[in-house]
Order: sequence, then structure tokens, then C-alpha cells
Amino acid sequence: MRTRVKQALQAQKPQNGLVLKGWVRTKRESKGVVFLELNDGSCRGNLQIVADSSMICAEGFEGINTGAAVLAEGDLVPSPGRGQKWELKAGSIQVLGYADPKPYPLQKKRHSDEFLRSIAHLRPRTNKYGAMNRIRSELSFAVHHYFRDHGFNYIHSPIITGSDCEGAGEMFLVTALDLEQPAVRKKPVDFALDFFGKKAHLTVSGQLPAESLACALGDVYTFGPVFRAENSNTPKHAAEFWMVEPEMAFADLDEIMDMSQDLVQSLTRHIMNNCSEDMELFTRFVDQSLEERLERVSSRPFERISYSMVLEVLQKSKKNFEFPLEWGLDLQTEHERYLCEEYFQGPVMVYNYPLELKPFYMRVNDDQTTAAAMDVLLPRVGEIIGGSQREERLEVLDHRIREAGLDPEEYWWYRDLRRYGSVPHAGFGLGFERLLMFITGASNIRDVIPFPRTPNALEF
RNA sequence: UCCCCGGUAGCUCAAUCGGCAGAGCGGGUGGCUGUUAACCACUAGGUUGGCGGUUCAAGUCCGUCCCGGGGAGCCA
Repeated sequence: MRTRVKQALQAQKPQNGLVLKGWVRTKRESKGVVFLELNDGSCRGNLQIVADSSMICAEGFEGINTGAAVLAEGDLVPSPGRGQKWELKAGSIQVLGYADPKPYPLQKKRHSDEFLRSIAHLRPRTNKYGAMNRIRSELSFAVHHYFRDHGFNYIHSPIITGSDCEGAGEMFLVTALDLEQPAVRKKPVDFALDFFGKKAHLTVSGQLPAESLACALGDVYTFGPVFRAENSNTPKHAAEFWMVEPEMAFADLDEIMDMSQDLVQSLTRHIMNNCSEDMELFTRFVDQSLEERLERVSSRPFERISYSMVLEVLQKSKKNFEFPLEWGLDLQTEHERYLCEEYFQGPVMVYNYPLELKPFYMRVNDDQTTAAAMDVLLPRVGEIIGGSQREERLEVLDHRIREAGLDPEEYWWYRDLRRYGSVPHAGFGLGFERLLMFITGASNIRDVIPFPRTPNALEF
């Protein structure tokens, strides 16, 4: 039976005859003694393995280097040396997998994030990315935990979609056609001959299916990958990312604003409470002000301000913004950053955006000029949530669809939800990676996903 | 996609005005009775991102392409 490093480090008393398996982080050798730091991914810490140089080892110690996988059998005893409470006095050591130290790229020193991205298959073996992936796992569970506690049903929305326009962004085409052939014939491609008998794409959002389920089950959420084919080259965009999308029947804009805040705060607090060892690494090496900021964000209410009021604040700021401030124009990054990082110095919810800036499914407010939409902005990462109350009135929805230059017939089933027992409902999308960036202080989205997909990057 | 910066040993970087391409770490070898990013000594390691140009001479200047980073747009 294999003992995890995590268990061994938490031991209350010495134990004999333990077997540990893991990867060697460093080897220190002296005349008669060899020290190995063993990590098995169960936690951030390593277990020190102490072995006599003369100890009979089937493979010999020459083969044991940084990166090698080993099995160590022995007794867990209090460590006489400084720096660790326990160590394993090895009775025997076996090499499970060699790692030739010459080409092995990970050294026992700090590597740049840029270099580690080029060896994404090995970077989880570093302290930082081991911690990152454990936190990512814990955050995923926390999402499910939160919604389960609040009576939500977890639903699976499709990844392949037949709808051309799900709201925003360029979409990836999904096809079973041989794209070489139609190109040679120089004919327009006939997607009626394709697998689904129509054009298909990877989804950009699970919202539309979620509305259907919400209007049956009440409170639902999706949590899965979504895809954007935008040629975005920034530290905050990926072509494939995970989104959390709650959708609530009988809810209005205020309710999802309440919930957005509660969700972000609960998830942040969950990680602070349950991943303290891994989080300590990020506070120490990535962002010294991390702990203080998370503490503040998770305990104070978020500011709420309408789009119109935002314009007033920005105009009064006397700041020299590059982009114009005029009612009807979208807020730019410089505006959001000023609002979030200077004016309020904390999370901000902006609501009631001009109607023409928002997609057809967002509810038209009584003023007929704004949509019941809201964005949550966080310091450093910017927009983390976008949501809205949905348009539940069929005639208004149809008008908005046509206004957008779309065909209502294409949305026949979505419109049916408004024909039969339509109710007010609302929801939002939370960018999972952006939340992870906020929580860990990571400044590039490529560092919070094990194998990030971005333009021109599909090596792994 | 646009703007700015960068690409030199496995990694992180230096190289003055255009004048012999270097250091630390990592690797190898040897030493050291318990190390903690161990320590000491020795040692190997280079098409300076690719192609073209200017020059007696290019890591350095010019053109172009590729790659990376930052900012912007789009968004979560």
C-alpha cells in the first residue's frame, strides 16, 4: 500500500515500513549519505528520503537524478536536520523511471513562465504549476458545491451547436466534410451534405439551452468548455476556456447581481480556507498583496453603478482617456480599469447598458433605451462576469431578433419558451480561468490552464 | 489584427563606438559522515531565431520572415 507524501508529512508519530512513490526534485550527496527530495503531487511539500550511499540498490544511485520516478521503502522518523519534521530512512530504493539529467529541462531552480509554457507537459511537476492545478481542481469542486448547496441542477449543454449566432464572437466550424474537395470544385460548400445536414459550430456559450432547462427545473447551471475563434492575442483570452453559467427562472437583474457577488466571494473564500499551503506560494512568489486583496474582495460588498452613472464618474475624473466618453459607446479597458482600480478600488458591477450594445436576448428596460445587463469587473483581470435578465416577452424578442438582422424562424424553439408559460428569468457567465487568475494572481491565462489553446498554439 | 519591446550555451542574462562570444545556475568528473537552491575543485558545452544585404570586419547596422512578451481591439 502506497503512502502519499501528504500523509507522511502530516504524521503524528514515527511509522515503520512505509512505501512511497514519486518524482525526485533534488538529490544532495555527501560522502556516505544521499538525500532525495520526493514529490508525488499530493501536496506542495516534498518528503526527504535519506539513504546510505553503500545501501544496496538494484539500480545504483547514478540513475537517480532530478526528474526520476522512484519507489522508496523505509521508516518514517523525526528528521535531525533543519527544514523538515519528518524524513524517510530508506531501507531500499528502486528506480521506476529514469530521467536523463542532460536533456531533462526542469532544473532545481526558478524557471520563467514563458519557458515553462514551452514544456507544458512537464510544468505540472514544478511547485508553482502543481499548486496551480490543485487549486484549479479545488475551485471546480467549489463551483459544484456552491450550486448544489443553493438547490441548482447541474445541466450538460451541448458542445456542438447548430445556431449561427449564440451571442458573441467568431465560432469554430465543425464539419465531417472533406474540405479539400469542395475547394477544388470551387463551388460554395453545401452544408446540407454535411454530418448534421446543416452548418455546425463549437458552442460559445451554454446559455440558450440553459434557459430551456431553467424554464423547467427552475435553477440550473452549466460548467464546461466553450470556444471562441477570435484572433485575440492577449493574456486574458483563450480559444478554449471553461465557463460557469447559472440560469434562474423567476429571477431579475438584481437577483443575479446579488448572486454574482455571493458566488465570487464564496469561491474565493473557499480557496483561501482550503488551499492555504498552495496559496502561500502565490502570495510569496507571484503577488505579495494577494492575500490582502482576496481578503478585502471576499468580505466587502461590490460597488453597483449604472452605465449612465459610470459616464458621469469618468467625465468628472478629468482623466485624459484615449477613447471618447459618449452615451451609447462601449466602455473601454482604460475606463473599466480606472473605475475598478482607482475610483472604487475594488470589484464593480456595471448595469443597464445601452440597448444597441447588447445582444437580442437581453431584456429591454422600461426606458426603452437600456438593456437589463450587468458586468462584474475585478481589479487586474477586468470583466469576469457578464449577464442579463432575459427578454421574456415574445413580441419584444422578435423585434430585437429582426433588428439584429437575424431570422426569428431560426430561433423557433428559443421563441417557444416565450410562447408557452414564459417567465422572467436571468443568468450570467463566469469566466472560470479569469477567476483563477484573480485568485492566484497569475497574470496570463495561459498559466492557469494545463494546455492552453490560443491562436497559433496547439502543440500539446 | 494593430502598436511597442525582445530572441546570445540546457535555463537566466552580459558583451562599451561595428573589432578575439562571457558569467551564474544546470550537466559531467573528482572530493567532502546529515544535506536544505548543500559546499570545494576541475571540465564539456555556441550556425548569437531563419534568410538576404552594407562593411576590411556584424551578436551589434539595414531589409524581410518566424517565435516570445507587453499594450490595444473583441470578450469571459
